Amino acid sequence: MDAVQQQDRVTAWLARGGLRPTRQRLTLATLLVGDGENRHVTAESLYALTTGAGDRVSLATVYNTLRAFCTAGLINEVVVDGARSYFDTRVDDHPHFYWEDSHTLTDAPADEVRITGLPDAPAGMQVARVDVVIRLKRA
Amino acid sequence: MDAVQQQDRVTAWLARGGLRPTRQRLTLATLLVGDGENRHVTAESLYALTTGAGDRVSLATVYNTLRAFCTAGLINEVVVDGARSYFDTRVDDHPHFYWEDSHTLTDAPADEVRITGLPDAPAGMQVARVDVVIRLKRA
DNA sequence: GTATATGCAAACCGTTTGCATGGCT
DNA sequence: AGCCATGCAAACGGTTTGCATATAC
Repeated sequence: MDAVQQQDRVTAWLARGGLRPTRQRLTLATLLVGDGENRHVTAESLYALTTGAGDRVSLATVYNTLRAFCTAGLINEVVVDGARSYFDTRVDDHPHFYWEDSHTLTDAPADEVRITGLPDAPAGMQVARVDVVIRLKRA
Repeated sequence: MDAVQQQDRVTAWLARGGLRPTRQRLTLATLLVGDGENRHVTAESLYALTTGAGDRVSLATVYNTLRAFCTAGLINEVVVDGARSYFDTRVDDHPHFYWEDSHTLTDAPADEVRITGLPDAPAGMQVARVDVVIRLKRA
């Protein structure tokens, strides 16, 4: 992975959301999308990554920045656990596995999943998103 | 609605969960399943119903009792909003409408909804539930 | 009589916010 | 220069818990 190329990607990603490339945002964005892989994080898990990487970002800023990324449409919030918020770097509508024993969120292999016969949105409403969460427990 | 019949239904419902029919539980259970309709509540909304009905139940007991009903398999928790917990008197797997502007949860007309091609559960795991939440916003 | 349920208030925990400082353009 | 981001600590809101009392069996 070319570091310059990575930085370009991350900066472009921030710019797409109209967000200034500050040190903290670059740190967080690099951890999120630096390698182009999809990632699922909580505020705490992302915070742990920053301290592990040696780049200091306050927890409050992690929270605020995740919210800013979300508002900018750069990431998506996924509600699977009342206790904490999960964020997904993939912004399109796709199904998730939620591993209840480890509180982990991953993409489900979506190729074959199809939801048919969705009811029409009630009058005056539109479908904002269809969340599909496959909850997994130990067999 | 015959009051005696209703009380029998509610008592039987509690017994099915192995729960003693205390005054508070009868009050809450009657509000939940007294008329046989499906219902979607939060702790706060159910608490509001009790005070409206004149039967005093403390908020903590509403929380604890909802959790007890849930553990007993009498109701289901549905996670749609990080801020509060919703409970559904229908315990089978079925899709929901979540009305984002009013923070309301309802059953979606499920007759035609079909999810096909669900991936197999990963090794050592089994599918506990498949949550389908159709998020609605004002058109 | 014994185990369990209830109520209150305090603890809890993830998240947000007010405010002063610092950085980007 | 001006606006916006950051960090800290304090506030917040929904939920849970410790403990004393009351109730079901």
